[in-house]
Amino acid sequence: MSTESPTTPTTPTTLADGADFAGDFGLSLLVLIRAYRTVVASALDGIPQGARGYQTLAAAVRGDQHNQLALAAYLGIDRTVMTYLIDELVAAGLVERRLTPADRRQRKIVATAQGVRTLQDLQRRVREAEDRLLAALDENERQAFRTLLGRIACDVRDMDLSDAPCDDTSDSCDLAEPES
Amino acid sequence: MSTESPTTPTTPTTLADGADFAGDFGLSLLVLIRAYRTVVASALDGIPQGARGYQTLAAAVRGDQHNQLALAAYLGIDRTVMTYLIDELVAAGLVERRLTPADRRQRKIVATAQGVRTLQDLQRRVREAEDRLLAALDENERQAFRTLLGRIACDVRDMDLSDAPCDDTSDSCDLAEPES
DNA sequence: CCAGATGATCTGTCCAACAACGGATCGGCG
DNA sequence: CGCCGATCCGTTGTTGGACAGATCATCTGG
Repeated sequence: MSTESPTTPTTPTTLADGADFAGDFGLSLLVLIRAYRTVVASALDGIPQGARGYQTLAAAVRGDQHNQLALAAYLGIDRTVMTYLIDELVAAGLVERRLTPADRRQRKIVATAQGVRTLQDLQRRVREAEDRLLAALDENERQAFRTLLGRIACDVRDMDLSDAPCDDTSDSCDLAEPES
Repeated sequence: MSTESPTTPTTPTTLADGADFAGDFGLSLLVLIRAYRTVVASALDGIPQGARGYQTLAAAVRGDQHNQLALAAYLGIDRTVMTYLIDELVAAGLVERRLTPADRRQRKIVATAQGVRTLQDLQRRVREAEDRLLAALDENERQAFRTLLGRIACDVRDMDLSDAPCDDTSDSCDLAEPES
């Protein structure tokens, strides 16, 4: 309430949600990611699992994840879900399971030629959708936001599991966290 | 693609998942909000629906939403879910349903005295959790990120529905898109 | 060769979100 | 006054996604 800036004639009576609304970090984050899903959904039409399949395809093209388990951990989804996701991507002809000669238990996920082409087209469309989403910012601000977000995400990724325990000063780096 | 800019020395060797990872806006966003949920979950222990209940309580304290329908639209959740959410908040003694004399169909959600006190305590804890989450940024950057995010969310909120159809110049709404 | 560990898959269960229906109320009309 | 469409709230039923456990194939160490 208050802070009703007279410079913003936002139809005072009609818009009930006139609350500053930007004050809640979590809510803003939720609104943003919700709009992001909606916007990219139109760009990712035909891809099996939407953003999931897109990110999986992108990781497959980069080829930096060794097997399905690492891929699932990287994207933060369950390993049982990854099976069906890969199935659909294979059915769409975008990726293929390749047996690794070193360890025949593992399946390395690699992109097909069509998958690489599709990804390039998708990346362009996703980028356009993102820019539409960030239309409220000018070019410099947009770049700054992307950079800050990337830094936060990269940093958060290291401590994602060690959140509750060490409340303040405890140096307990006991978290072995033997990923993969 | 590629464009491996040598100017970004993002700790080349140490990070096993050395994929720049910050390049994917959607994935960074997902990682951030996932970590946000985890971090605030510890701060919001005991609140019925976690962040949902917190935001609802905050809106009730502000009192800017007239009824449950407006509240649900503001928070972006289904109105059928709002019923249970309010039920639990009432059971916890944080809010109460008040019949509006003007329109007896509507229930105005107002916070109790205990709800106001609880919210103040929660806001402090949530703020601390957020700062832990943004630990990778210094004070200025943190404030800048909050401001940018708030502007984006505020802007996105206006156009949330008018996204898919006519992109910009082409009037060809050829996209039939028979989902499933 | 045997025993334990690891990766991928399959099965069963649980929970949250959505749709549809019914009850209650308001406003307008004859 | 009585009727009727519209709006708000609540309940019920269904569905899709996520998670835990079991199973099979394979690697590693003795």
